[in-house]
Amino acid sequence: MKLYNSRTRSVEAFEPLRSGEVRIYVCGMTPSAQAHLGHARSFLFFDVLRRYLKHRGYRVNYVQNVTDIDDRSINAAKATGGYYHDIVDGYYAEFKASMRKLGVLEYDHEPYATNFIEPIQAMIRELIEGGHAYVTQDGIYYRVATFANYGKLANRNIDELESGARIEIDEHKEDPLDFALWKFAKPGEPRWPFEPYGEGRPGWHIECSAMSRALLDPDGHGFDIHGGGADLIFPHHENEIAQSEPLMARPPMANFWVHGGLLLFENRKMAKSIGNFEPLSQLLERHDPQAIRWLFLQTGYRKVMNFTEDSIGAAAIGLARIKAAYRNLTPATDGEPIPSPELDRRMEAALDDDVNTAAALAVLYDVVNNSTPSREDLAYWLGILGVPPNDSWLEEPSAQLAPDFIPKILHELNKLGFVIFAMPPTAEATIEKLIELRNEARLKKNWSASDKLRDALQRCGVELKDSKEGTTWSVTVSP
RNA sequence: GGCGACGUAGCCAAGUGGUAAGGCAGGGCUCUGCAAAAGCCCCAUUCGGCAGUUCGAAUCUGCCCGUCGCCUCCA
Repeated sequence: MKLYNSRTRSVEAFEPLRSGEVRIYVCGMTPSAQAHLGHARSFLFFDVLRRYLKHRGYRVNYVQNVTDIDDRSINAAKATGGYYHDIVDGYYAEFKASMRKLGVLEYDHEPYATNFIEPIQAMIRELIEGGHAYVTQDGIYYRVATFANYGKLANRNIDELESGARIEIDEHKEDPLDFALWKFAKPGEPRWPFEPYGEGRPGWHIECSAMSRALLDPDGHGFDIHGGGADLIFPHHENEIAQSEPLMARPPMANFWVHGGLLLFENRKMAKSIGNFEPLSQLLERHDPQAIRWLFLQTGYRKVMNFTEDSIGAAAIGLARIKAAYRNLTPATDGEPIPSPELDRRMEAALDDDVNTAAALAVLYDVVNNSTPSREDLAYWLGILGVPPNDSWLEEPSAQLAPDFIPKILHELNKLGFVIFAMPPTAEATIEKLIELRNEARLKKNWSASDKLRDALQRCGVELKDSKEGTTWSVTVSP
């Protein structure tokens, strides 16, 4: 398959470094605030990539870290008097619940930065020994000038970066570009001992270098894919490379660097830092998680995407068509290969092309419109995309009857002047009774009465369908 | 100021040299007493603008216009 590599800025044939195994490290959450849809887009993409690599026959070792120590959670703890890690745990639990709803596979490793203090410190020591880091009065810093390739990933040169006015000025640093590997603790801050330098906590970038090395690449020969949102390219991933590669036997740190396009909300970046977002958990209460995934699958993963509320509705309707087709398909016969060669060929052609999920969806629509794959065949590919059919797909779309259905329908019938004797006790039986009455009217060709009954039910959220087999009802689905 | 991405139908969007996928919306039809549901069909002579390269350009080059992102914590 082909995959876009940010490191070379081109689409390249993907081959794992070790035969049969793909090692992926994706920069995960900093749970010091709620996750938003932008996070979901990024992690949903890597979920599809994993699933597809597995389809391709690779063993996938997927690591997604948790930055469970950062300034914001510490400050939040200071402000509320709480314990910083309780804040982190709360947000992370919420994030994980959302990921489960979205059908994201469990990660193979889910390392917390604070569980890797030792490897982080070992790495900092090596960097100091190699002259790549130095100690100041408030922390230990990486000496950017010692790494010749600094800026290569982000396509920036050091002079340009230096001339930018937006770099923080710190009199203790040798160079404005130098960044913290270790921050000495101020009173009341969480701290870990680090002899002989001083108690403190790791900087943000070092954890990814140390944890990817510990979990994926102890030999220093590099791993396959390092991923994250496009906003991480600079400085985060640039700094990771600077930290890792001088210590490696055989750079580069990652063979492929893969970055997901950012999600915009009202044409501005969706980010907690500027408050331009809605919490993911809240959005998931309003929308079908599979529809959200479907929406993202319709757009190339590297493209900037502007999110609108309407777009989820359109995606949900499109998905509903696939669901309807799935319902109408027949199960595979014995011995029928899953996936079938034809669909396999077409889907792989789409997904081999830098995970072109939009083209893959077009294949599915085309297949469903023009042929009759087996249910399992369609389900297989929906599964690769992370939208596996579940039992509810086999049912007509349904919603819950309003709790006040009986009083509402009685009121409607009253207005129309219907008098019903012996009204059944449950809503369901009431509906059946009214269908019976309506069908009696229809037999007598009393269309006006029958339509009034149907309309009354419609106003109470119940939709009738007449077919040759009789009349069925369902609760109106509001998308 | 530097670096980069994007601009394709009413909306979303695939397509990076060979003559415009797909979805939503819209229109028509089948079925039906009428509906609903489902299905079928139609829906860009054209890809932000202007030049250029080419037998051939949405795709390559140049300039211009517009939107956004990164350069600071960020998926």
